[in-house]
Amino acid sequence: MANSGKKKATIYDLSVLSGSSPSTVSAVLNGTWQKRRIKESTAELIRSLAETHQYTANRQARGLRSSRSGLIGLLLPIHDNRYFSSMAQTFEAHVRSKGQCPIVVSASRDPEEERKTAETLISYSIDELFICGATDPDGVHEVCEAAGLKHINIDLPGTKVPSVISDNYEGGRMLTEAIVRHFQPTTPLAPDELYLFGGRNDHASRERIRGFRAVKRELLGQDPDECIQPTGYAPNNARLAFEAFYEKHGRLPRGLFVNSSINFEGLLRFMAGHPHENFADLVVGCYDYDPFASFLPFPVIMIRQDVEGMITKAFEVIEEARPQPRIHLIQPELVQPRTALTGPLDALKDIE
Amino acid sequence: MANSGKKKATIYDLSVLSGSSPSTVSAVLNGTWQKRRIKESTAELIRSLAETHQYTANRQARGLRSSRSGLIGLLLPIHDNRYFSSMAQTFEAHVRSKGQCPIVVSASRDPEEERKTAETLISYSIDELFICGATDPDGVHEVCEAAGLKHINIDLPGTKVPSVISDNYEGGRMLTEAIVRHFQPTTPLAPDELYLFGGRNDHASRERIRGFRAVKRELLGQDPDECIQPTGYAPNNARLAFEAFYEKHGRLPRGLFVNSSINFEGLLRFMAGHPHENFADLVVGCYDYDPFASFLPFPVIMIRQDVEGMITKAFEVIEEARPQPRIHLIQPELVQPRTALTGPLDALKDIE
DNA sequence: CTTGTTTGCACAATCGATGGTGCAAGAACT
DNA sequence: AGTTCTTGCACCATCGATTGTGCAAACAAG
Repeated sequence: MANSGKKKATIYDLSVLSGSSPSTVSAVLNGTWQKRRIKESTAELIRSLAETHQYTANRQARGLRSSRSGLIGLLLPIHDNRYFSSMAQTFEAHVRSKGQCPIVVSASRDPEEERKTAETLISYSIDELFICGATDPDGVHEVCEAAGLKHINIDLPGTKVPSVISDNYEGGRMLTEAIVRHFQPTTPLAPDELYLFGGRNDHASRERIRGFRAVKRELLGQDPDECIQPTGYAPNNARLAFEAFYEKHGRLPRGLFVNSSINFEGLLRFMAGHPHENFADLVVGCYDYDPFASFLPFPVIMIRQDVEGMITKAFEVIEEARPQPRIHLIQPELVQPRTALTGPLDALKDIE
Repeated sequence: MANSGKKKATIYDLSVLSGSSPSTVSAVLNGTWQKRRIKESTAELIRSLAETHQYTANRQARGLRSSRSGLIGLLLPIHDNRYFSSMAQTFEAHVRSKGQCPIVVSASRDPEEERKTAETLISYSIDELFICGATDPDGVHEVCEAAGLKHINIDLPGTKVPSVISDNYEGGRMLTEAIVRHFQPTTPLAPDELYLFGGRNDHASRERIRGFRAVKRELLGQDPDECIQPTGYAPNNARLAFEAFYEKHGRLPRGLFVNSSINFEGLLRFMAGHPHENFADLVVGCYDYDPFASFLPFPVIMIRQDVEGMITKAFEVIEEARPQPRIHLIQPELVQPRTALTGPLDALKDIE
């Protein structure tokens, strides 16, 4: 290796080598050289030196001076989930295409953690922050605001800056209706045979529940309170709720509206503990899309949120001069059982 | 908001407010003040000022001076996959617990992209880089080496620095054997009834294939070449391979070894296109674990790679003084059908 | 040949934090 | 009282890039 172990070249090194001043080198390499009336030949020389010495700018220095970093942050609740990881995947592609560097961090749905994580990102002088699925978006807002950082909410709305979220009410309606209709031709559901499990007291869950209840009232006439079981997002809590129901009724409800794929994992854990049940008449609606879940042995109707649409919209809105703190709704999509959709991965080339 | 719109406080601001010098403020706030024999009362004053003015250090400035950033990078092929996203989740927890900031970026399995991404991370003066599932680990190595950056390979090995990977040979053997045994009590497989689909010419695929073939020879006596179908990782290419087989033989093989959950998605796409097949006698082994896949209507035996173990080991090895470029094998785990395992998410608290 | 103009670049301050060095004031010791 | 430590901090260069300003040389105009 030619350059092995040596420190990275700086504009000062190139300055000596080229006989020009550091500021000239800097101007040439960051593209402002025309404005500074640097001769083409000088620029050419410096560029070739930069090339052979593998020069790359030190971004910390650049960022310090310009108080920008080229970093764009995405604050996520968790990574380990198809919805949020496809959010990360899509976000990354958008950021890259703007020539910037994505930095994706999760904060475990913990408001304190969310604020601390935002603080940390700010201390790196990130240029923008996308706050996705935050438990306390307005708390994060305070932190960003104090630092003069542009930010926007995704997935869960805040009240201080614009939010781009799924139309959870409409999605909740669609999914509930699809479950009900699935039974109608043969063995229509009674109101107390359709339960909603999972979610907590966040905007998304509330809206989905609102849609769920509205459709139940419209199509089934009634909407008993006990059919709403918000268990939080932890799989094990969801499992316990299913166990409790099973304990009490000797079976699961025929119709299940599961609030998220994470809660759905709780249902799987329940099922693993009841290997001899066959769940033959079960229909599950899940507010999230996962290709494997779509092929389970009982009908699974899913909602796919339009991640690409949300990210695209969020980038549009965040660039606006005076963005109003309104909520932008993005329509989700109903996915019938046994459907394998393409995702962000399909955009990648697969070299062999 | 008290401080709204104002710039962030610096040590110079606190210096003026406290009547001390900037270096004193710096020493107090970065913990080196005892070494500098700063009076407890001075330190106390500065600390309280920092508190009320919400001071946080500018990491770009600190990083510039100290040529460290507090950032630890993870280079991933993709986000949108349970294996890699749990890698991100686990990595993040480890980095956080060391008081540093994780930065997770994907490079789409593209060698050129991998090197460029590493360059970018280096320009932010990251302190360490974990190279996970890279197509060309040694290419990334060159880049890191030239910058004097500590790095390590995960999931796919390189030859220049240590690598922590799954024992893919053993895993391949376990999975193959489990598939074979699943049929043995009743309708034993013939050698040409057990196919391997997916993967490409990388170390992991080669080892898995080696294990697959060895077990086939041991248990089934033969190991025909045509039973190996490396399709790359793209779901659609895998789908096409299944289509082709189906076209030719009028059915799928009874036993399938699918190289990864991404390839498994290709199988789902195939199935979506053949809604009237019931795949009743199909047994799938998948070299990856996904809870939903585990509950599909046919037996799915899975391998769960020990992500936590790999990350832990990688952190151990990277801290070593003179790490040798050897390969550390981590044992994966066989997962029987209809098993819902806990994951990194279960470590999180779920508020409300 | 003198007086503008333009060209092409160098100089130096700056971003915020760090850490080596120096030095005054007080304490301890002879 | 004079000398030597110790305490407690201030000063300043430094990391690498950016950017406003200044200025000599080349050139054009009169």
